[in-house]
Amino acid sequence: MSISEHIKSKRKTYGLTQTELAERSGVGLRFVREMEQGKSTLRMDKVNQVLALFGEELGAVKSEVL
Amino acid sequence: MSISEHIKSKRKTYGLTQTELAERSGVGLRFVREMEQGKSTLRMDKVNQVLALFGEELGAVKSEVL
DNA sequence: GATGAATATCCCCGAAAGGGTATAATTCCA
DNA sequence: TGGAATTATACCCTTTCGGGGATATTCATC
Repeated sequence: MSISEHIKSKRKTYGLTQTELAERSGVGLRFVREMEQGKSTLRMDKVNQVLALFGEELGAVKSEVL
Repeated sequence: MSISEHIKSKRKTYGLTQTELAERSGVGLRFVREMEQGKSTLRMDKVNQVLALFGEELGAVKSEVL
């Protein structure tokens, strides 16, 4: 699962809207949207701010081989 | 292990210099340096370009609890 | 279909990332 | 201990990320 899908899924699990997620993580609403839409040029610190809400962070994982 | 440490470690394992790693991954030399020094505001796509050399990519992982 | 909430798309702009290059500082062998 | 290779720091410049706000568009519920 991609990061964008993962975050979207986590957000729904916690019953949050994009606006709420943005507020709680301290990033902009537009950022949350671009992130969930799979933008690849996001800044790591911002993504980490969001992931921190779920007790997670960015790390290196083995590439998915389809 | 942080991403910066991880990449530095991987690079050494493969016997590459920062310059070689930059050339092979298609990012700038300065980027490689900032990355290995733990800069937190890096762009995900660039980091992924480097990780791809090692068959890895960025993903969400549980936060390290010290 | 109507109403309202949630999400997506577009604009402008300041701040900063990343590239290149040049120059220190460091490391590492011979 | 000297010198080459590697790594770190500093500067300028272009690109673009990310914020905010305004405007669609989609979605759910009645």
